[in-house]
Amino acid sequence: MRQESKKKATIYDLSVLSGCSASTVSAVLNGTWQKRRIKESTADLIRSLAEKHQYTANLQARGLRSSRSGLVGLLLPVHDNRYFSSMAQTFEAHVRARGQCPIVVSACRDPQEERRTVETLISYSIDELFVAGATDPDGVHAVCEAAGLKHINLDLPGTKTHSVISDNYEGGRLLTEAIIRHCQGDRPLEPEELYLFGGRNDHASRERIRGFREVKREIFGVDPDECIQPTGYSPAMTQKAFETFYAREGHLPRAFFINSSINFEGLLRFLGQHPHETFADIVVGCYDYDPFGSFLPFPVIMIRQDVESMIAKAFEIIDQPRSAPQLHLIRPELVPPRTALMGPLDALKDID
Amino acid sequence: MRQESKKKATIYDLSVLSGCSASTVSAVLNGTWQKRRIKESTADLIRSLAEKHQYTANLQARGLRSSRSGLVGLLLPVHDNRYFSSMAQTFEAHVRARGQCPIVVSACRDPQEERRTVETLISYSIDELFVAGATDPDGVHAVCEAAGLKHINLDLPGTKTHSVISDNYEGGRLLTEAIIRHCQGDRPLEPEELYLFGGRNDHASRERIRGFREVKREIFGVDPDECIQPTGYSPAMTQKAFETFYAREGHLPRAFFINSSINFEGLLRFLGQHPHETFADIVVGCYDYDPFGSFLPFPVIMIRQDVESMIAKAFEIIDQPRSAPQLHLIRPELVPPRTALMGPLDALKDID
DNA sequence: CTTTTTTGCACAATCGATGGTGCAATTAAT
DNA sequence: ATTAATTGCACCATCGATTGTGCAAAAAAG
Repeated sequence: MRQESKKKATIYDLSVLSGCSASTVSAVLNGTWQKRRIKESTADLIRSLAEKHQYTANLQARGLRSSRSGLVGLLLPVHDNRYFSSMAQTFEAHVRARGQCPIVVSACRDPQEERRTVETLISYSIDELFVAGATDPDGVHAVCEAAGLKHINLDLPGTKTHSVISDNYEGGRLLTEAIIRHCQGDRPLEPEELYLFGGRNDHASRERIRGFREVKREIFGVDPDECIQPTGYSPAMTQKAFETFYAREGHLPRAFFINSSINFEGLLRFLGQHPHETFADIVVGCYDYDPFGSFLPFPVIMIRQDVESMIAKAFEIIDQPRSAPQLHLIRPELVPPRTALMGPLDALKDID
Repeated sequence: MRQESKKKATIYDLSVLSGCSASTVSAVLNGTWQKRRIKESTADLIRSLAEKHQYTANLQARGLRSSRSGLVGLLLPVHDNRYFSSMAQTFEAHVRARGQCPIVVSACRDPQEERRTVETLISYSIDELFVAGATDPDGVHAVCEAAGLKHINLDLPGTKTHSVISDNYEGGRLLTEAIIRHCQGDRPLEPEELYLFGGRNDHASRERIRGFREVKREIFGVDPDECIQPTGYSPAMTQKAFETFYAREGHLPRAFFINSSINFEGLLRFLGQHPHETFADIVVGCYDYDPFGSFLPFPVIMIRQDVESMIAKAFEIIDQPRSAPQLHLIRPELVPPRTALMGPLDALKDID
């Protein structure tokens, strides 16, 4: 029973065992040994010792010395949501493919928490940071900038560095048109029968709302203000908005555009409180895709943001030399009701 | 315009600025200064300089010296699933409350990737590791053990260290009974009309299947083998199982137990390919809770695993001195159809 | 058999923070 | 006015890896 365990082997241990210096061991194990003209046989010896003693480098020490860590961060607003969790999933695959270590953290949509978290990540010398859906991207930027950390915005844009986001305006238009089209079969839709719920005063919401209103105006000629209910990004507030509407009108709007799957959960809470008939013939458009949401008992048209392309684009940009901040729009996809799309999980092999 | 930026301030910088030694600066900034009998006024001076120059400690250096990092890891099989993403969300809140930094990584249910990932985390001297749903918990254990890293299993148990998991047997029973009960109103259910889909040969699946079979045997007296279809944890395989059944029988089973929300997505894919009538009167039980899943157009009874309690229990255990491995079962909750429960996101304040 | 070149590696400084030890200056005790 | 006790802090080794530099020994050139 070999018994050096409990303490990890270091290059110094291997240096003693091999009779070489620590720098030689280091060079062999990190691949720079050819440059240092180390004999193949020495390298072999050291490698076999490393294997035998289960050596793995202390990455904190390496990071301290080289001020790079091999860590790549993704800052999310929340985990518990299919949009962001699929972003995390896709992100991890990309980072792994580059031989780095992904680390995913959420900051609860709290600007202060965002900055604090990023500072912590910086203290670990992460190499790059992807900032997704930040409430205050420019605040995060300032922190990154001060530390010379490469970073990029996702989902919500900032003004100080590149941003890769959904084409929310176009998506908003697509979704609104699809909702209206879907209602054609029945009695023609009136402008005040089409509402929008959810979202806050951020770029994504503003653009989606702009798309929504423009399409309404183009089709109906009018676009009543009271049809816009930006209830933030919480299920509870959204539910309240539905309850209020229902209490006043005795029914739900005939059709509505829901700003995100999180707001959609607010609708579910409402539905859970009311009999089935209350929503027998609503039509819903949701700006986000959730496979289960797509199969609800009323027509649900969804927008799937193209996470794969967004992440791919972001990596492409972050690898390039720094340039003037730009907004990169990725076209989202309209998903008709009752559609189960493949997702990042399908890339995983399932062994038994 | 102050211009020392681009390089982060270190204790040495502050040491020069303050005229004190680096060790004094260090002591002041990490709170051990009283023990070192440093004058209040010196401490104040240093703190103000630190503030002014935006000093933040280099955590790699600190970690290297003290071989602790303040990082707590959560290893997930996948991100993109409400069960695991809510686990991540809850985990983060707990870790933050302890003043540490949560880091969440997924390993794609690949035993080798699991070990590799854990080794990487260990190289960063993480302080504790939560291993959720690992395919090979004991393999992970070996790696942790060798490095003297405290760890605990979640969701799927290992034999070498404590495990906090759902009471899958009890949950399986609960869900099976509920499915059968739900069918009572109509023509009585026959034993061969109740199937189970999904899951692989792991502890959770085995226990759920055991509960399922025992209840069937208790109620029907029989429990046909062909009603058990453990199709792994992929949507694609599960879909295929449904297709096969449907091709053979011309309809879906009248009622079925689906082993996880991931498998449930396989059912969605099937449904997307077939007309509505195909599943007009099925009854589904799913071992996992997804708010959208709960509102599908057929009755969906779900099991919500009590993630909050699991995480809380796990933290409680990991803080205690090491003891003989034990299995801690957390009772899951039965969720009737059309129920929108609150989740970890509700703890977040939504500012606008 | 020298001189030059190449090969193969060791040495030591460094990254930033920590904590044990020791010592001068101040204060208290006698 | 001494001696003893306390205060306040500096010094230095250390964590584990990286990297520029330098120097012997071996090989090649002359």
